[in-house]
Amino acid sequence: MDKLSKRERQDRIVNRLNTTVAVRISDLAEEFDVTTETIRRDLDALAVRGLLARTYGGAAMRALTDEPGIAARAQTYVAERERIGLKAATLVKSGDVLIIDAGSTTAHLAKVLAQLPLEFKVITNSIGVARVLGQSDTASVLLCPGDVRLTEEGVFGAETLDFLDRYHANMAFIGAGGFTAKEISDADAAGVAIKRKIITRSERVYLLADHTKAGITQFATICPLSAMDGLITDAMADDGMRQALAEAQVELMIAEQGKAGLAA
Amino acid sequence: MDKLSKRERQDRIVNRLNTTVAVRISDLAEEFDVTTETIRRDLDALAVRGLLARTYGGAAMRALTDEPGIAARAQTYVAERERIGLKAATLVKSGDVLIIDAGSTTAHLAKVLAQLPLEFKVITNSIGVARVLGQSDTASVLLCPGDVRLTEEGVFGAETLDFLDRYHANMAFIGAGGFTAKEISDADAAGVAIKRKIITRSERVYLLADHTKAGITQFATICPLSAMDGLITDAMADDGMRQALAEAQVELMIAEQGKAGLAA
DNA sequence: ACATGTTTGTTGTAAGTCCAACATTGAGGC
DNA sequence: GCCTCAATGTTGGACTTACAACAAACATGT
Repeated sequence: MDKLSKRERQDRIVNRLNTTVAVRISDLAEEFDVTTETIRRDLDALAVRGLLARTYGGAAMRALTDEPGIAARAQTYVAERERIGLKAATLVKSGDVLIIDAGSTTAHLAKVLAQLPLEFKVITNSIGVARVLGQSDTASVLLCPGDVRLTEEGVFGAETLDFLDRYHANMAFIGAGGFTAKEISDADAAGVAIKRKIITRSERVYLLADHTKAGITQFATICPLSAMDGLITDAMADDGMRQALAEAQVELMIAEQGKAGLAA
Repeated sequence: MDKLSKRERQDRIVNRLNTTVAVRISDLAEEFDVTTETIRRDLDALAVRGLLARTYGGAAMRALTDEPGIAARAQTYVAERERIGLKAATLVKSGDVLIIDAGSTTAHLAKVLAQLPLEFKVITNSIGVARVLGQSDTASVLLCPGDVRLTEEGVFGAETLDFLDRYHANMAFIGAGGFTAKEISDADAAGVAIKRKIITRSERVYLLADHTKAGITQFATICPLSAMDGLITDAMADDGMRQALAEAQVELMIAEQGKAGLAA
């Protein structure tokens, strides 16, 4: 058995981390019949390229959220999104039927909900939300069909829209690329179609959006702001927006720092 | 700042691994202001419960596929499954429409397919397969709706069956818990229902099963062996089985070691 | 107060890892 | 052949972790 090339060896290491959570330098060295130093150099090189995460003595697979598209966004304003997720979770009670949109903010909500002992049903087009809430023993999750788009970690398209038409929820949580006193919008047409459908299929709809989304208008309009029943955000300085929300009868919920909605 | 209870500490560690790929014992010890030994004991306890994976010097988040019961099996015969996946992938060509079942063996097939520059459509009820193939630029993936069951990394139930009824494929790949000269079977009733449906919706059906599945009968019957067009496995010693396959006109494909179907 | 069991800390030894500096090997290019 | 560069191996010392056995602290029920 000839020794593998550097390229081949590194490919196999990355490949292995698709199935294994973590690898150890000493094991790899033995398996490939090279020195631990060589493996160490491989791991360091791969880590720089972001293909894996170094650990003491080995390496671990990269994070699930490390998908190309989402990576950058997911890393920014994480704390804000977590607070928003916590706040939103306080609205949910046992017996509810929820629709949860695909998006990085809604993913945080799912994480919180998965740890609560509430019995509720969730309909979602987000693969991430489905995975996270699937871990809950008390919640049941119904995943929509559709064309898989990994950049958004969800399914989209005609099948998804058709499917949603056949269900009804009493509460929905959606995300958006931007919102103004007038309307909510997003940059992704396929995603907007889903959001619009979700709104029609739910009694109440809540918008989850951090403060950076305020005042932003993107090219695809989702709906007028008044179509929302509530806005959950992390900060709201603009008095004009406050008034617009009040006039549109949209409840404003601010997830303030240190004031988590649920006891830790 | 009071010291946290064992319970709280362990909760936080698990929680952290939802956002971080790996943690280090020394860091945790410092952060929680306890000894490394305490953290080590925490990690070992959590690892036994399957909530994380130990690494040298710390822990990593558990794999998506690492469900309690499956963990042991999933680690063994990985090489065999990879070979089977490679072999199966040689059957696929551009323009094909595939249905791929949920299962650990089919997941390997998906991994191989994702790296080929073929243009094909895939319909699947496996969240894992959808994620993996979603990374391909050339393949398009249609995910089935259904109730999410994370133990199998897929969706199941009436919605899934209904959905499959509306599609037609020219090739399908399914897994099974066991197969004999007579029939194919599995331990999971919901999964069997899906497999049966897949068989009716595809022109050709291939069974992917490693050699440990041979001669095993589980409680839920999927179909007679003759319903398959091909069996892809890694070893086949039994002459009786060979003959049965020939009589049933099931093509036997053996993925032998070192004879990968595709160049590495 | 007492006994009991759990949790955590302490300690010492063995083993593993990290890092840097330097030696060796191997594949092209001239 | 010779040179050069990249890849790998080697080595030694500093640091880190693993493991096991035992001690101390803490909670809990009687």
